[in-house]
Amino acid sequence: MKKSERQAVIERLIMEYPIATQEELMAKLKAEDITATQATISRDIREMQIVKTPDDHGQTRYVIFKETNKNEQERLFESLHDVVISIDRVEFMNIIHTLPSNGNLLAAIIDDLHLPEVSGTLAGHDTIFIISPNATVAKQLHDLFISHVADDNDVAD
Amino acid sequence: MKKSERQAVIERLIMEYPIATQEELMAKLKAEDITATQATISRDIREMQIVKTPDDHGQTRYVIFKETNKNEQERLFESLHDVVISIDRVEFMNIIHTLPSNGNLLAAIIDDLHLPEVSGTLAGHDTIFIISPNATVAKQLHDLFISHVADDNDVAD
DNA sequence: ATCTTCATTGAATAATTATAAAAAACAACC
DNA sequence: GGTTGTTTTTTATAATTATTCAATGAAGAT
Repeated sequence: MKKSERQAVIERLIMEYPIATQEELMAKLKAEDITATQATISRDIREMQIVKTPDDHGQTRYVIFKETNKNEQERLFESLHDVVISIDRVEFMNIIHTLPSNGNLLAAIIDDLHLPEVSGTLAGHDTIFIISPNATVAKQLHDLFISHVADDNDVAD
Repeated sequence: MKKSERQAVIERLIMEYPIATQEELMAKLKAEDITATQATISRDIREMQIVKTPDDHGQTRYVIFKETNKNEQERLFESLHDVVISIDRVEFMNIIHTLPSNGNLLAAIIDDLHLPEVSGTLAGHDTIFIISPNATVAKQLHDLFISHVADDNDVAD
């Protein structure tokens, strides 16, 4: 039995059943003919970034932890870096081109920040309009955003 | 000392320091003149949905857990329920009105699902246009969405 | 004021999880 | 074959966390 196999089964099991303890997980593994001690499972759980969390009704269960522990600004800058193709300013507006299907996602992140430089956004599949209070502020925003776009994206300044 | 006060301090502390055990947290609380036993802290942690997770370098620490453990469809239905004010259909389009600042968020969720009924979305602060391939499909989508909107929201059918 | 109920807490302890140290498994080499 | 180094696992135990039960306190009702 390979470690990776076992971990794949663990992932499936914790998604399928509300498993509350390592002993319980051990039993479920046994039912699939995988033998492992609690100690091994403890290490798997740590490696796989699985955490125990109370679900809706007081019960705790293991779930796979995803990184939602970044702050909003980090998320913005990461997204700018990852999905923005170009940013152009026209007067008091910025027009952002994104990779397909990332327009609304990025706009939601921008909205979330409630920046004073942003009066409103309008987003589609791969384009976002950002309206600023005036052209000066729009330029500031443009400069800020541009500085976080990946160099190898096709950026028009 | 109110429970809510203590929990607010706990939240601040776990964000500020990499706290690995409840004893450690107890000590930090003590330093802020808040006395509580490990039992109490255990209960706080459960209530606040704080989890222990390994961070970048093997160390574990407590962090606040956010629900990323819902599937996309659950997220959609929850959002429809929580933020939608009205949904109207005009020919092959649906127009959704949301609570302020939720337009792009909800649109991002809808985009994520890549529904065949959705050719594209266009979202702003509190409004979303959803374009469907034809009026029939748009009506199906409308019916589906409507059924998940909270009854006490001001729904126009 | 006294009683009742419900929430909160601490002390003690049970339950659970993590880890140290040794053993086993495995691979790559001679 | 044997030897060496590395990874994974177990056993035994330490460390950590959750819970039971009793005590305390707060808010409302009579």
